[in-house]
Amino acid sequence: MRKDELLNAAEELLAEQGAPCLTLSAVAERAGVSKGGLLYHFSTKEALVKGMIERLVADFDELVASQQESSYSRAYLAATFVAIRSGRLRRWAVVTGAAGDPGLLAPLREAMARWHREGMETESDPTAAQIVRLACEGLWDVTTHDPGFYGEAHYEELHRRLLALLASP
Amino acid sequence: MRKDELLNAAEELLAEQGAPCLTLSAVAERAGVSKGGLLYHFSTKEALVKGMIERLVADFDELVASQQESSYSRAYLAATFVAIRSGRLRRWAVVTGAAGDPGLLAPLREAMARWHREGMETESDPTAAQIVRLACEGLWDVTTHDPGFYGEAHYEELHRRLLALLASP
DNA sequence: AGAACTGTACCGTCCAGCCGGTATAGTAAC
DNA sequence: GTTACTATACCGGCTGGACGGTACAGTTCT
Repeated sequence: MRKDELLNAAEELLAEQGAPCLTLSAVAERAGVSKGGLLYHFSTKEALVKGMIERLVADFDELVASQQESSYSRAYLAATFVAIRSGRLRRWAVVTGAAGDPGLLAPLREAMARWHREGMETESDPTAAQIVRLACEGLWDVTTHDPGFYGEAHYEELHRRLLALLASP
Repeated sequence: MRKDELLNAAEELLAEQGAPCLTLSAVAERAGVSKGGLLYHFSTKEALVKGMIERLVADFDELVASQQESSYSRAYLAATFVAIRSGRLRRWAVVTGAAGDPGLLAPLREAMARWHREGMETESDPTAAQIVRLACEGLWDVTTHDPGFYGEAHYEELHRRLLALLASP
């Protein structure tokens, strides 16, 4: 859909140039659309950012759901590594775009709470599961600030050890 | 010093209202200073943000160094919990202020790399140490988005388990 | 015929940075 | 001891430019 292309353009702009450069004209130009065309789909800038946030959450939820793992923690872990290794580090970028507007950030906050609570009651070692999910979050942070910090071998080793944390008593 | 008060005002503004509200006049007003007075100390907005970033990094380094622990990982862990429980969650706020300017973010990136590498060669289980530090980062993330997510008991349990991760072979 | 645009022109607002001016304090000459 | 000078700290108004949003007439696709 055309809306997705517009959201992609906005995301790319955020990731490459940062929040101050996320202007309606810049997004339109990047998507190969006139400003009027952009405003046809997203009638305000707020709507555009809201669209980005919602898609971000929905996409990650979908990615977690598509992992064939025996627990939510395992699926979340696997999804994190898939997303991070894909190189599409939209998370941070998108969030900076919404910074300052608590209303826009709310859906993300809710998603965050969900990601760190879901399936916790069936976990045999909830604290270990929490640590694993926190480490996932930390991985986002580090990778976004410095995409080359971890090598492929590092990722594999980390994934292995985090999985082991979930398995052991 | 007066510069510190100005940086405090800027940080508070970022934390409470978000990056778009970080204007020179707003910072000046909050600090009880005219715009001209603010610009006397920080001649551009960029200098102001740079000042915030540098102080952020320096403060945390100092906090880590002041912890009396037997390894950098332990000190980093302890410092993280102290900082987070203090409620002064400047980290995220400050970073959003610098979003968009890679030059301003560079010092933070370097600090991040340092925080995740320092003392790693003397660690008996480097991967465990890495996981602990990643979990610290994740804790920042979660706590900033939702300050009330973890209770005091949670923090203690998490700290205990993360310490245990560093101890066991 | 209608949906999905394009292109242009325009308005009000906001903000960074600049600049001329002011107050205070130190200091040094005479 | 008062005059002259200098540096520091700060005031507040101004401006030029950019941005979000509106309006609307025309065009292409289906």
